[in-house]
Amino acid sequence: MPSDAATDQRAADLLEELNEPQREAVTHGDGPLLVLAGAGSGKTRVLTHRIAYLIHSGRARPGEILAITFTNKAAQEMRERVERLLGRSARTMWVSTFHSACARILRAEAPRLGYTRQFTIYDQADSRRLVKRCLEELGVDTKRFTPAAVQAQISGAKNRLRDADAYAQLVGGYFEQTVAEAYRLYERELHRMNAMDFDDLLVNVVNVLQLFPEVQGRYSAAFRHVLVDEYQDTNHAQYRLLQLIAGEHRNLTVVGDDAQSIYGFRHADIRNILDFQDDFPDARVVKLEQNYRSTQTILDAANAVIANNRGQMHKTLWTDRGPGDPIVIRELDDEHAEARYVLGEIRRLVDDEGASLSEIACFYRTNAQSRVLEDALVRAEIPYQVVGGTKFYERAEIKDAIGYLTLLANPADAIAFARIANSPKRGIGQTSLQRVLAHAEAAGLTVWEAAADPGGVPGLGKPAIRAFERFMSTMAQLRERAEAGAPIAELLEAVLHDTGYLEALEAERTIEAQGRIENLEELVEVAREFDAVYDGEESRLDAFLQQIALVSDSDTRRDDEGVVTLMTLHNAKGLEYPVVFIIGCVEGVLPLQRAIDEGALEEERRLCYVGMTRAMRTLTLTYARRRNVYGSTAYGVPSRFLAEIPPELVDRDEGPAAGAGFGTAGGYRPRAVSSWAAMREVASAGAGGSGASFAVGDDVLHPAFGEGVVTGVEPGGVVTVRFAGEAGERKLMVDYAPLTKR
DNA sequence: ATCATGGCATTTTTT
DNA sequence: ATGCCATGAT
Repeated sequence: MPSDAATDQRAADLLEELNEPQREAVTHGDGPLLVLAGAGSGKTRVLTHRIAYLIHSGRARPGEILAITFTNKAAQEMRERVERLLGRSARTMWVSTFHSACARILRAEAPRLGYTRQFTIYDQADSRRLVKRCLEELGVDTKRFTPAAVQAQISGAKNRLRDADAYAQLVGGYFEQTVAEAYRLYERELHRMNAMDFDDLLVNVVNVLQLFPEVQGRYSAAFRHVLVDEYQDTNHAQYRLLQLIAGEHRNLTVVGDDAQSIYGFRHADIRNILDFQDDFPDARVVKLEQNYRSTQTILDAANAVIANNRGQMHKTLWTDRGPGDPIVIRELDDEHAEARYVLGEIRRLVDDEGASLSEIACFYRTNAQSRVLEDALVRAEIPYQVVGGTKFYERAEIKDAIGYLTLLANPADAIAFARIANSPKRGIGQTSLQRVLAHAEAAGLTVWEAAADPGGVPGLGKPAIRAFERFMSTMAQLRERAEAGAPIAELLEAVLHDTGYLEALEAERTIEAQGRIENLEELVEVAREFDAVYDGEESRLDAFLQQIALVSDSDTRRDDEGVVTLMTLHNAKGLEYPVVFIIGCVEGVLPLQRAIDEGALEEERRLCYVGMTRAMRTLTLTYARRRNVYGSTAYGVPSRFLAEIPPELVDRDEGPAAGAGFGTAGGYRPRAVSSWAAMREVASAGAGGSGASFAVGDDVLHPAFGEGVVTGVEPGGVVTVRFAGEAGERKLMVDYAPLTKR
């Protein structure tokens, strides 16, 4: 990047919008950097600006940047924000999740490890099915040793970079011995099927980098600057991966918050962030403690709660926004009263205070808790969305459809084969299927080869042979189309039609089946979109499957549709809402009993902290004295976390809403009205306080999009602008968009 | 091979 | 209470 005047100006603008510690982090030159970013302290802004700074200052070209996040959504958002700062040159940057970066590397390097480039990626369910099959093959009682538990052990071992041999060396009891055997078999099976589970993506990249120094040299030279978001959630394999890529040039920036580490149960290793300074004694450490999201009261409460954890990196969040409203804590009779209370408050906020439903979120510890709430909302006809729960790509019909495509791409994939062989029913039962699978293994054939020649499978009956012949002849035709490079949407439609899958669903004539058909149509749409943008030279099908394996539908979640949002506390991380309710603040639920038993109380506290710090304006915590647990009644003790909030910050007033239920005007508080109005002002000014403030109706000017008018203002500094020209309607971040008022 | 009934467990889950 | 899985009947 040459330093013409315009570029210098942009570089200066870049820093203009930052506070002192943010600027320090952004302008840090080469060498290790640890950014301890408290909740709502603008860490994404720091990351995006730092990337822009590295490029503006000539320290890196866009292609030399590797920026890693944990979710596709975060990656996408970061890419958009960086593109807004840098323009199209940002396109060559790697901004992706650990897993997709690894998948991309392995698409190039997997042959070195004995896989083909068409390797299948198994999700957790696929992997569990394979674990189960391995256990059965070993004659293990899957009631005593559940596939889930064994899978968790194997996954834990992989995340610590222990292969089956290393694991076997460490085993103690009988269970672990069994796991060791299962692990070994599981690995062999995966490899035989040319498949990797999620953990393998990381492990195999580590392997390839360790085994082939020239490969390591290539990637570590290619990524001159590596930046990692949510560093507190990395596991050991990811840690090692970063060492291998960034260990030499040491241009590693990690951003995280130990107080928000909530994925320990998935082997995230909080030590990675706590020990960063031991790994890099010369690391620059920057703390971001100024919060741009919440009121001081909310921050004080959250700070007080998290202060009860030991061994953390001390941070104290503060804001210059003023105290705001007290934290509301309400005790209700049972979970139904709890739901009615939340409902009443939602109505009050919307009817009396002009809040929009999209500004309201309700969090809970476990998915099951959403049910009562949903019932209440449905009855009240308040639109809502539940984030998480059953996912699109986990639905049976979607997995089936993808299973077909997978088998077309990877004829060795026995898991895919087993999934679809008799779906729809075509007379291939458990027994026949097992015979084919066993024969394939014994004869060293792929399942495809074994099934294509059913006459050669010992013990197969006449009707079964006929069934396989018919099935495989259909599949062979489909495969020809796939290999000819047919568009995925077309291929998928052919699959659904030719295999009789759609026909079988249509024959059911149930509402449920209709829903499935609609889901499949949606998948075809996804494929169509993929076809439209795919321009790679590699196999379309391989690329499509790889992409689909690593996305979840929460990535496509829309969050501003005029609906209330319901989700678990885990799903809430990284989000913010003006109004937050956390229900079920009861001992045993939050903190969860099982977590307490496992010694994970501090993680529960962090979870609570994450939930509290999502709230911008109003935070309400509720619990029920009585609740139903699997049919019987349990009596609740208020969560210990409630007691950790300083009483002077709390409104425990038993308002009329506590027992009265539906939308009584009795809960009306004039104080809240004014503070609400004040909040909207702040929100429209943008999270960074850049000074620019926009209101609906303002005429604005954008250097690229031209003239426009503001049609919407959202919290978080997002404005919607309708432009006069080609640009149409766009959402822009006030902080980043070069938008001026006319 | 497929359908129906009973038994058992029942966290969170970015990938 | 509910949903998933295994076992037995057709």
